[in-house]
Amino acid sequence: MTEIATTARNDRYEELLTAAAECFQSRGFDATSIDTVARHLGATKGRVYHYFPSKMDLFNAVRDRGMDIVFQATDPGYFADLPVLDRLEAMARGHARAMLQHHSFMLVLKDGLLMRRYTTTTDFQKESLSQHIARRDAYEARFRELLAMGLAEGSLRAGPDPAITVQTFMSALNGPVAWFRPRPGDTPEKYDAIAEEIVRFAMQGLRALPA
Amino acid sequence: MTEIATTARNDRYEELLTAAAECFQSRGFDATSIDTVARHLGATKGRVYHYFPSKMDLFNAVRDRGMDIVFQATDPGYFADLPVLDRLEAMARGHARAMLQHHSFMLVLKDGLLMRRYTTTTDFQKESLSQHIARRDAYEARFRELLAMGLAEGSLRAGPDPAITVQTFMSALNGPVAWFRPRPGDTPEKYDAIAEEIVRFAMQGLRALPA
DNA sequence: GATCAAACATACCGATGGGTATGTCTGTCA
DNA sequence: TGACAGACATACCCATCGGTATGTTTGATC
Repeated sequence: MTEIATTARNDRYEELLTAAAECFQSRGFDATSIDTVARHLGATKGRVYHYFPSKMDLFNAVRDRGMDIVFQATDPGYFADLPVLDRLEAMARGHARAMLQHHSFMLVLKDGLLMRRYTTTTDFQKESLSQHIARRDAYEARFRELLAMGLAEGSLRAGPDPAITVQTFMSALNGPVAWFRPRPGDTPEKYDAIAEEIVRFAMQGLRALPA
Repeated sequence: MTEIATTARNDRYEELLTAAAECFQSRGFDATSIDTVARHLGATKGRVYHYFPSKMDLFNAVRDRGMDIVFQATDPGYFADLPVLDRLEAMARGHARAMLQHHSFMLVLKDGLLMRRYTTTTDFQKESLSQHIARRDAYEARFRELLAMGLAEGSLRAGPDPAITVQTFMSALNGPVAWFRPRPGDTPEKYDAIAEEIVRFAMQGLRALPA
């Protein structure tokens, strides 16, 4: 997230970023042309290229912002001074809510990771991608870390390969990316209710049960 | 799946379908050109267009095949003469295994549903898409149906909106689409082990627990 | 062995879209 | 008030790609 000053310049930048997120989210990367994003703002290519040197850089900016959002949403839980199980649940809740509230960015974030670009990628782009993957790994490592602690103290359980358990856990949390569509009349309460059920499901799948 | 006779003609068709699945899976729809698919087989466009009238039809064929696969994988469980909970678990197991074994087709199946094509789509294509969505709905309805039965008899539980619970359940099952990559040395046993942990996690999230 | 169709390959067309080069307008500052 | 830079719009270039039109080879059939 970094610092976001509300200069005029920054407002324009944010406006472009949001518009790009919506376009990439609804049409996908390739099907979204620079003109598409520009028209979405009632502008032309000139405006986009004034703020971003290339389409790829624009996409990367959206993707990185998505990553900023999930980190910010889960930081409180991760750093909380609470039992492991409560920390993990707080992270899950933050993650799930972010999936709903920042749906466009989260969709771009998701297929930004799936993006195969071994073709037509400059060294600079590859660098950007590998940095992003590193952040993703660091993010997932937090969940793995808490699971390991839970396993050690016996409050949580996992399969023979805990990595698979974590992946499945996070897949459940990421679910809204695939099936959720925001509606005009949506309220924060509705989002919280959905997030709550997702968290409950995911946490129950992880909990150690008495035999 | 329909009937698959092993005529030479059919072999060529299957070969193309598999190659297309791999290309679409790794590069996405737009980034995959007809030439890409052809080169993947050491051929040229002529061969592709000899079997498929358009790129869209090729993609639809792959997507529909993916749907065939998941239906076939879960039919035994759905129609089994067993307690609801066992039927659901069998379906989950079949689904998870299909995700691993037919990974390319499953990936295409997934973003075939996400594909937004309100632009550049003929009426015929829209018809094909809506039919596909209908099949998807019918598929998900089976899971919803079994969950409802489980709720009625008290063996399963769900949130205030069971639809969300089912979506989260299926998101966990679909997880491998996002995080799994097949490796050359993979064995069926390895796939089964992964599937087993996914099934365990998902089923535990759904089970009614004694207070 | 001439015919013919299936099964491709090759050459080409036209549109789309990323990127650039250049123009234009507006506010600011000396 | 004139110079200048930021913030765009407009016009243009060219590579890519879906699709088509036209070869060419191969096997079966009479």
